[in-house]
Amino acid sequence: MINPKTVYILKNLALLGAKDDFKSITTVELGRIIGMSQQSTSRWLQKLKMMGLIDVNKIENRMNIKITKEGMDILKKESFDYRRIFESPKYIELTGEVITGLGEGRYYITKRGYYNQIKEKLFFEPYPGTLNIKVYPRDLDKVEILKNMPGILIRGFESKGRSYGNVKAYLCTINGVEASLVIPERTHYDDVIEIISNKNLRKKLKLRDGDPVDIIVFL
Amino acid sequence: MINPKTVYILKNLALLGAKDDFKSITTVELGRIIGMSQQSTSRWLQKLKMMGLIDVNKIENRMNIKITKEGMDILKKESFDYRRIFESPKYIELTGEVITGLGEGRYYITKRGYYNQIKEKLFFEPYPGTLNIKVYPRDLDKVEILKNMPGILIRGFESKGRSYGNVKAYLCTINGVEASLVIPERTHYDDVIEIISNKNLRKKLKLRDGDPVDIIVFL
DNA sequence: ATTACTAGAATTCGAGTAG
DNA sequence: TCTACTCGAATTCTAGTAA
Repeated sequence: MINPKTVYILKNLALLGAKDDFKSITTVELGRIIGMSQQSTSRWLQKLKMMGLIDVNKIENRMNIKITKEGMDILKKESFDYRRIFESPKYIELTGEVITGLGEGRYYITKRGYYNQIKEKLFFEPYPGTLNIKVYPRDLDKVEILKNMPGILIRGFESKGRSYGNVKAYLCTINGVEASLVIPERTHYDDVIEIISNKNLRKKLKLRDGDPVDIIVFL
Repeated sequence: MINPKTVYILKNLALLGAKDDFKSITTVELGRIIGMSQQSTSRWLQKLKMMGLIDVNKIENRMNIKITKEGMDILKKESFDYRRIFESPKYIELTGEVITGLGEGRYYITKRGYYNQIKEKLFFEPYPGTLNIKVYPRDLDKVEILKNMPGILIRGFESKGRSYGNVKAYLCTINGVEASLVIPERTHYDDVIEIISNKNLRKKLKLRDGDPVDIIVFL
């Protein structure tokens, strides 16, 4: 673990302009900025220099400081972390294994109300059946995130006195093949997701129960 | 000064997904990730909770952690710092005050070699004269940055056995009015910058020596 | 003015361990 | 298992001060 205070001081030096060029500053000034005593600041500069993270030249009682490539690499990694935190992901990868569902998928997908919308909004004529995937526990968090994403809305409808609920769909690939992931608004399971496609995915991907699959969901 | 370790732990919690939802984790697991003992991790979680940066619920010997708004605010500020470091700025703001120059500007600007290039590259016919601004000390660092930026090159030339040097120009506004900032390649002063425009800026902006001005230089 | 050493204070750590 | 307490060790701080 790289000392967080090391990163903190490097970051402040970068903000002061010690990134591209030598920055002239005293340990008192720098200390005031980073909230430390002159003495501690002095010691930390020595430490950072020793670690090869900054170049320091003392010129007439002032410190000329420039962050080295190694130092900037640390800041870049840090910057990347924050981008990961704040930039919404472009896709979510899920892993799981094939299971046999209750055959409900086949029933629903052939309903006109759903079928026509799938053609219209997902741009394919769905094969009558769904591939059920039990998501591995390590990826269940991602399923939760997914459920909170807008997705493509397949509206519910009423037919013969029965009501069919909304379904959210997402474009995805399963083992590299294009398909769609569908999540009923009122779902029974937390760890089972359903994939639909214009083809019989079990056949096309030669899948049997228990086979691991890799799903990339595009947001 | 906010403790860098506080930020460090918050960041790691965010990366683990404690940003939008409660993340279930043990102090041993988290400790391994952040490189600390179980004991220290436990103590830090208490500390962060006390500071109002995270919500923690202990459920069956596991910690359910979610970063609060206050905690996310810290991470946002941090993220912003890194953007400042790695994203090149779109403009630089300088403040200073009007002074009377040596009248050299008027001499140079009327030289055909410069005049024609200004018309061509800056898109205006320059008023014969420059407005001299003495930049306040607090912004001198920015002037240095500016001098290292490419800018628009006004080439030097030779005329009647005398050589005129290159000049770099930048589009800018001075007190909101469009103008150009010019910096001779071989400049005499470090804290004086010159502004040119198609109008007499002193008249147009009603400026007198000592008046403060705000200059935004576009890069 | 500075920087930076020394020394004691303050903080933070992990090992041991109770619940 | 787990969390979290105590306590001595290790680290890091600042104040004083030399150069």
